[in-house]
Amino acid sequence: MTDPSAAGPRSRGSYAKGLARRQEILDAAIDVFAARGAERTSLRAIAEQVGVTHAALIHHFGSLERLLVEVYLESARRLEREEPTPEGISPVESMRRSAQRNRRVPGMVQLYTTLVAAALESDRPAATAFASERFAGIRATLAEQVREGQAAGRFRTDIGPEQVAALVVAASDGLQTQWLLDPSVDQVGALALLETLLAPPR
Amino acid sequence: MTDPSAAGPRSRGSYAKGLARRQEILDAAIDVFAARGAERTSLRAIAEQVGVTHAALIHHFGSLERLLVEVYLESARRLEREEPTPEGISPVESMRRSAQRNRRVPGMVQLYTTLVAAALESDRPAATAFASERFAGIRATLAEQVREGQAAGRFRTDIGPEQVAALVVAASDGLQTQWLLDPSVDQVGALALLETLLAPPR
DNA sequence: GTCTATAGGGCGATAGAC
DNA sequence: GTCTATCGCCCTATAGAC
Repeated sequence: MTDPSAAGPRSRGSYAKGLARRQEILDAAIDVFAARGAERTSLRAIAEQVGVTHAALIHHFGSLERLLVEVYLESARRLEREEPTPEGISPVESMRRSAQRNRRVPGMVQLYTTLVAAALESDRPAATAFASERFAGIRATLAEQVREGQAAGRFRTDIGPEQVAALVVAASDGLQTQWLLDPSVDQVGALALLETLLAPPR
Repeated sequence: MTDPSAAGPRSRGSYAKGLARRQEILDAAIDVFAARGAERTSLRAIAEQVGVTHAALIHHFGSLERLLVEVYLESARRLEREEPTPEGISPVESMRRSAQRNRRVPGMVQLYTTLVAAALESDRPAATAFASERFAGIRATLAEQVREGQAAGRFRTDIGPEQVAALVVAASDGLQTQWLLDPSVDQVGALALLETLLAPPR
């Protein structure tokens, strides 16, 4: 995070003008992804659409890897702003909603899958940090929701919140992938099934 | 599948000698992956370790993408041969076993994840075919196991076998990824949890 | 049939001019 | 801050030796 182009706007050694330009480029890059999906996402292809050279992108973001992470994060922030996740819904339901939201932005799910795959390589620090933090964060949020749900009697109490959280995230991501490869896979149904299984026995 | 280097040995217009050579190269390539993981997997890097030119790999496999698919498939066949999956185990248990088996070959899980991510891109026909067929095949197998289990009273009967199959595959793949990024994730525990949830209420 | 040598086009990243 | 120029690497394709 000592590198000027590392992470958030805060960490850059510049002033408002540079940040504005950076945001401008990010906005344009997001439009590119939204319009054409996650393919052909080379620095040069993005730069051409944005109207700069690929070297300018490197200047602002440091590497393609970091640019892709920023694109995903900003895109996710926008979706959350436009269509906030309601309070007090179940973990499965909240994952279902965010999955459905992401699916409306064409390249987003591919980009996400690409980043997670890259995160498993040892020489992709930005992708690794992104995926690790995202998974840890979501699991923490979901686990808390599970605890609340258990206290309120909406979930069986004989199961561990952390395990449920990991399971729900895994199921959501994995079903998304299967559905993309074969739309006949009943993603919503399988998630609904999981929801049922987590309910207290009656 | 009309291309000489397309898929299995059968589809090549050659005789024993060519097939043997192809297999020899494949074996060497697998060793390379097993030894150094899935990174640095360019045609040239593999060719160097195997002791041929990268053009020879193209000759035998057609493209890097197809070579990677073949490496994964052959590697999986070997593991299955060395340590066959027992009969009559539950879907969750069979996924847990194969995951644990794959984990002993260092680059294998990364390679798998890479292939699945590539499969979502529209210009990766080999990866797409691989992933589609693998998911469909596993779902079919698991769904059948679920039906048998339901008949034998080992599973709740109020759930759809196909949905359960998709859910178990998703959970297994997704938990593997989370565990790789953070070994404190209780992969086995979460799968055991799923197993419990699928059992008939008592 | 198998392979080497090589060329073509694209990539990410860097150095340095402006 | 952005550019041009360039480096070294990549995949793919082809020509032709053996």
